[in-house]
Amino acid sequence: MKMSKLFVQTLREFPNDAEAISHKLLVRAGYIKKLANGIYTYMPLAQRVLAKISNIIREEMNASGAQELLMPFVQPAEVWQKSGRWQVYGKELLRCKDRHDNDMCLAPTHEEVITSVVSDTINSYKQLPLNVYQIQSKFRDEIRPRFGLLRGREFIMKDAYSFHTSQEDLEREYQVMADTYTKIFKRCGLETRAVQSDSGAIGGSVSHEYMVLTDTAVGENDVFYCDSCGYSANSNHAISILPSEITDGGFLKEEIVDTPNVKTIEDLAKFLNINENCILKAVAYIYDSKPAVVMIRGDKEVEETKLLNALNALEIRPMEESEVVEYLGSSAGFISYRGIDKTKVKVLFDKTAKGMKNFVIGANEKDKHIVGANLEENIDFVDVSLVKEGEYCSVCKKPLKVTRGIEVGNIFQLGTKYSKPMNACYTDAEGQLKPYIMGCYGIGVSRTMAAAIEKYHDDFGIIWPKEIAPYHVDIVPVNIDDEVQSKVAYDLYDKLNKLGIEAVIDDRSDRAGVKFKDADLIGFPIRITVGKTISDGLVEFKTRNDGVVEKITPDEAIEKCQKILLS
RNA sequence: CGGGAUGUAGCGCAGCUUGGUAGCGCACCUCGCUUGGGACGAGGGGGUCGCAGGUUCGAAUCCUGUCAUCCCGACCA
Repeated sequence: MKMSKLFVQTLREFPNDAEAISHKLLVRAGYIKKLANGIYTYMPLAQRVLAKISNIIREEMNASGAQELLMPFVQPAEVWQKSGRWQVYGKELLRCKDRHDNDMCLAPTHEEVITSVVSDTINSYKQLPLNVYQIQSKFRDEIRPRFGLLRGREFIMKDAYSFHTSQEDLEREYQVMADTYTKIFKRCGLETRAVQSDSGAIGGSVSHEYMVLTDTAVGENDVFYCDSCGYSANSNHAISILPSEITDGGFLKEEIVDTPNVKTIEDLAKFLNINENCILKAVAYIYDSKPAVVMIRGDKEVEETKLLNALNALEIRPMEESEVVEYLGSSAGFISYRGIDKTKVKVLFDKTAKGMKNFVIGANEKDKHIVGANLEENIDFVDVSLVKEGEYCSVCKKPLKVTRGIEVGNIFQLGTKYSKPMNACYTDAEGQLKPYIMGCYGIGVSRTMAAAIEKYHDDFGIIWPKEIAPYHVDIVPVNIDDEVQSKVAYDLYDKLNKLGIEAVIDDRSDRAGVKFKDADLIGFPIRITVGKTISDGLVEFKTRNDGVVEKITPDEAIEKCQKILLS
């Protein structure tokens, strides 16, 4: 490719509306153009990167025995009504009507369609197991799209779905996919960690997310992990053992005390001269339009995804102050589980409340708390608390660590979540109709591209792993009008391309500085500069990742390209 | 959906307080000159000033409404 012909425009400045470094660099280096919020055009450079990631995915998925197909992006409401998700998916599902006034939607995922297709096609246990996948655009009308390709509304995803006759066979395939995913990301130049996670709107029981761990980036997920046994989990799923602490408030007698205007846990602890972990706080929520109160130790926070699951709810939000008065008959800051009508308000006790003694709770009355309280017997505890760094691994009891991660893939064991309601069945050896046991496996292709940039960049631009770089080599004749430089550069260009090495020649008449800046910004793994040293028969060979510069002959440069790119 | 900010040329911005022919830098086009880290000179093209009302002889500027974008929160791959 001649740089003069490449459909790209690099910008001298970062865009104003970007926050994440991958977003800034993708725009500035001319990879993407925004059309609307969370909706981007992938320019030729980006398309090449996406194609490389997709090809790696294809090779590995095919090698695992999966088959590629392609499903519709616009889907009728019918299949979504069958699975029950038309009602529960919410606003993230972009709905519209066709000319006949039929309800339609843009696909955010494809469980419904694939279940319907397989149900029509696979009738016998002899045809199972089956694993099919596609690489395609998805649309999710996110509340707040941001960070460019890290959280777009339209994005490219590889989604695979597997069908089985038994849980054991699903687990076997799940492991095959887990291994395949590790290989795929490794080939993309990305180290990932598989972490246990909540399965969210997709549903199912067991699931893992593949995280690119980034300490600096805007990755939105906290990942807790244990160096000792390898346990790792998303914060919405992590389980910990609390360090042993004294959670005895020391109040020997239960009594009501005046706590005028003491609303926060911090103030209350100071006021009573106790630690926050000797207070049992109440956090009020509205879930699916109903009230709930979570009792949790004062120094801990509620993890809302865990709570969502514990309540088996579709949505939750914190209670507003007026609702606290309405539902709990008390003012915020002084509520407790006592004195609440439990037939009307759901009350949950987090496991962090277990073992607390002679503690402090609200008195359900303004400016009053109860000290020296103790829990009644026979309380069921749930785990809805956010893990903190320094708590201990629930597997091996060593300290947990935390890091930030970008989720680039996930795998789910769905079971019969979709096949049952959709009545998607096969006939088993005994002639019985059985619902398929299903798994599903996603990779965010466009997000993987962004994640690679989050991981690999410097002040000058992108540093692509060679496996997914849009081109391998950028040949820069310092002065294209210089006959010798031009000839050597074009000669290199032809030879490299003949060897299957993807080369760009910067044939623009701009000054060298412009070409160097663009080369760094776009992120070619190798740059070969043909300049004044050509009088000695030498070119300059520079690798983007380590910045090492060597002066070698053009033939040596070709050899070196091969060596680097094949390694 | 709450809080904050911003909408002026492809990108980055000034002008608005105090209403009077819409500007600057980059990018783009032409000519000259230059060619190892985003040169220089001269000339040129491009904008219903987010949109809709209103006030006014006259609105980018003042008023009202509305839409969009970004940040924080809620929420989420």
